[in-house]
Amino acid sequence: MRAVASELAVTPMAVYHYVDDKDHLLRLAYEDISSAWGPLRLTGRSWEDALREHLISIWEGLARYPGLGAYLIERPNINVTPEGLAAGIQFFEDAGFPPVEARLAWSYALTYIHGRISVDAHLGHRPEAPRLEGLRARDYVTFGVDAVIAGLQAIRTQHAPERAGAKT
Amino acid sequence: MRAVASELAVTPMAVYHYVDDKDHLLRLAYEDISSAWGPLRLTGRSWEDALREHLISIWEGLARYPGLGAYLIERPNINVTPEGLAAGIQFFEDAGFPPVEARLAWSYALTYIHGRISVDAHLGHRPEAPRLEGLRARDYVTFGVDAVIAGLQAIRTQHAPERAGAKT
DNA sequence: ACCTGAACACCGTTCAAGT
DNA sequence: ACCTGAACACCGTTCAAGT
Repeated sequence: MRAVASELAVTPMAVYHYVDDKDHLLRLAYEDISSAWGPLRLTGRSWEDALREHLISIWEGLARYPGLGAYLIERPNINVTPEGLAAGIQFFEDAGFPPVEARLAWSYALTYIHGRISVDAHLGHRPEAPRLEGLRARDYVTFGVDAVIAGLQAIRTQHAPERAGAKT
Repeated sequence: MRAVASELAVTPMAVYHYVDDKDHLLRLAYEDISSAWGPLRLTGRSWEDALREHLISIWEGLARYPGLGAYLIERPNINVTPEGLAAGIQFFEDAGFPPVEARLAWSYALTYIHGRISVDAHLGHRPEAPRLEGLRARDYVTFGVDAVIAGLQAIRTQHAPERAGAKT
């Protein structure tokens, strides 16, 4: 709050005229960037492609606000609105997951990407800044999102005996 | 610090006689519980079983110190010692991953489990406390760890053409 | 060695007041 | 409507001092 105020060359209390408290301010910041990606939806593309794009969008959006990702993981309620949660579960049900697995799958995907964002935020890395062995932050996310998708594919296959509708 | 002191019915400054600062105290707490799980090693068992046990151990250990997991994700340097990092990479190389993928795989597994711990910490959940639809915190981790492993299996298979040594 | 007391620099935030 | 000033309750921490 005080940092924001001094950035605006204003008294700390001036900020409170526009915003209820720190939480409110961060919620606004999140709402601003989260409008960049829509709700997760299965439109035409494979669920794998839709999920990949969605997760990468979240990561790219939050990577632009260093520290916000770290803050969000402390407030799981901000980014997981009831509608967002329902949309994610619906997405995985549409993709062929049973209801319980759909919820677990959505939680899994979000948990991973938020963990990644939080780690990146605290390591202070820009997406393309090189790290150990020349690996960039983006390489870690790309690998991670691929692994998330591959893992969910495997789990989905266990529950959906065959792509075509097998009776049992 | 002040909370610790009052818990011990002592002045805040008394704590500083035993500990350099807050960071030091938390590092000690982490060292205490991390001794419960050894370094990740491939001894006899399949890498899948070894990894599963390791990740679950981390989760169970940190779940007993609510808030510590949330704090650790802010300090990626505490829990990822050079030795721990090297051991993890070695583990995945032993499991048949190429060097770069081994590093990415290890980072991936740790990122997921820390994300999970952090979310659990902030939701204030005990491992067996029931959540939405009767799912317990443990169900989320079990699903997640299975998904992590399944994802890594798929990636490993891409790089290791067949279990038996194919020349190409 | 072990602990206290006063104080400092930093937060987020309330309350009353100014224009 | 927009902003300031003084103040409060809370941190982690330093410094000097007590036994």
